[in-house]
Amino acid sequence: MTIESAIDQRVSLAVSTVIFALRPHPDSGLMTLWLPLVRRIREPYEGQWALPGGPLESEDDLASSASHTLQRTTGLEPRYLEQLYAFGNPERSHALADHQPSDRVVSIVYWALVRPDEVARAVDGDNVEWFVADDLPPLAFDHTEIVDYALARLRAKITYTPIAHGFLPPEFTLTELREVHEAVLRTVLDPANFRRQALASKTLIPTGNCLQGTSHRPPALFRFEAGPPTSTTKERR
Amino acid sequence: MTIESAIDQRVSLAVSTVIFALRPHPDSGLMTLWLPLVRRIREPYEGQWALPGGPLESEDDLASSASHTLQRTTGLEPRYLEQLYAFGNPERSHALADHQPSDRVVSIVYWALVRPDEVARAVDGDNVEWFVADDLPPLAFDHTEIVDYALARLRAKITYTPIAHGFLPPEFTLTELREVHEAVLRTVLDPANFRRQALASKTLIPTGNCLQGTSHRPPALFRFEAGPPTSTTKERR
DNA sequence: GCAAAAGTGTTGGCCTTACACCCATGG
DNA sequence: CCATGGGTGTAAGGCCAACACTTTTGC
Repeated sequence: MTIESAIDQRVSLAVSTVIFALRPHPDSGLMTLWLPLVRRIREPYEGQWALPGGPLESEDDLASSASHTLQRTTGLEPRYLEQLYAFGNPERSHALADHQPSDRVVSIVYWALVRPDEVARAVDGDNVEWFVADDLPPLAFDHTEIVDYALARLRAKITYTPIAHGFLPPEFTLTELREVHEAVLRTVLDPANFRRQALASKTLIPTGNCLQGTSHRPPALFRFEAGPPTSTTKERR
Repeated sequence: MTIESAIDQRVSLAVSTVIFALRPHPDSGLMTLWLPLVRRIREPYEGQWALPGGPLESEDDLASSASHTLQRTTGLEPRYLEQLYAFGNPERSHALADHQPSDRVVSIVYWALVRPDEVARAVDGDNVEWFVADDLPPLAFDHTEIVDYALARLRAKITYTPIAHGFLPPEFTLTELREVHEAVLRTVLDPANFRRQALASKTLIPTGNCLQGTSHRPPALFRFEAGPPTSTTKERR
């Protein structure tokens, strides 16, 4: 009994995705993380909100499956997509309800970043609604735990990798970049020091253009370094 | 088509584990990372070496399944165990051989640390052999890629989390701790600075005891902080 | 010219690195 | 009393946070 000869009929495999976007908070007006949830139309947890996802189609790559979920839910392509974790606790399907334990689900969860302007243009799927990520209703299954973990990963990772571009258009100012960081981390950052640190990271290239139409000095626009083939992969967690 | 209602008969689920231990390198005698592999006794890749693993048993937690693999392969309990990644590329089963593409396998891979002295005492399973982690034969499936990723994760993580204890007995000297880091990272570290940095991390508690029987000043022994319930979890990747 | 945000300079503190030096023990 | 590694001290350099200051635009 060795390796990959695995066939276990009782375990099914799903792929879910935590999709993040930035929008103003309804109360404070400050930029905040939002995510879309889907209302369940079946037991268990019927009527509750849950992460978008679905069964893994057999020809699909795991990441492609997550992309398709994103497409179905928000009509968008991910600007950034990374595997979060595989959740397989046998109890996770029937935490509250007591129904036959035969339907065990292992979920491979991805997290994704999308741009708010794209979200605004796109059409939400059926039973889809957006929520403030730090103020969610009770979720189905263990999805609260999953979202918390995704939030932690996003907040950790933005401090040491250039993923903020997932929230930004191709060209952006350093102030816009800083505002993304501030929104995600819920902090205020020193503009001067942030600028230096961002430029020192060597991931920004000046486009030469400036943003016009401000009531003050026009800020320079930057792009993210294309670099080696844009690895939306698993490296360097 | 929403959430967890997933049942895809063609996809099967396996759990594999990359098991690390430290032993002297056969040539240089320096401490080096080793890992056990299992020789495949079936097609595809019959006769080749592969990561130990097996199908997910339906009552089992994912991490428990990885533990069982470890038990079967080396007869040991893991000192450290963490999920690495879920590999689900549809091509990964039949990279070389061309056989029916119906048997698709998604592998959830864990990595584990075990102590060399325990390894020495334990009995290896059938068809199990230990190899120098940085000098492996060609492996079955995509297991070479998996091991490379596990190595990268171990080397990254040992620099910012106290996982070195996975290679050490309950009580150890700072020199032993440093030697673990040196072996994993393949570097030489300044003893004085390493000591300060280790003590500054607040994860070490002096036992008051000293190691006797050296031909010089007896070094102090330390334990790792038990701290909040020893989370061998997914936090802080 | 004035407000406002872009962008630069400067300082002080902290952490790391390199390396000198003292300490405790077995032979 | 000497060799060996354990353990401490210290000075130089790099990085980062705080904040003063200059620049460039619209009105």
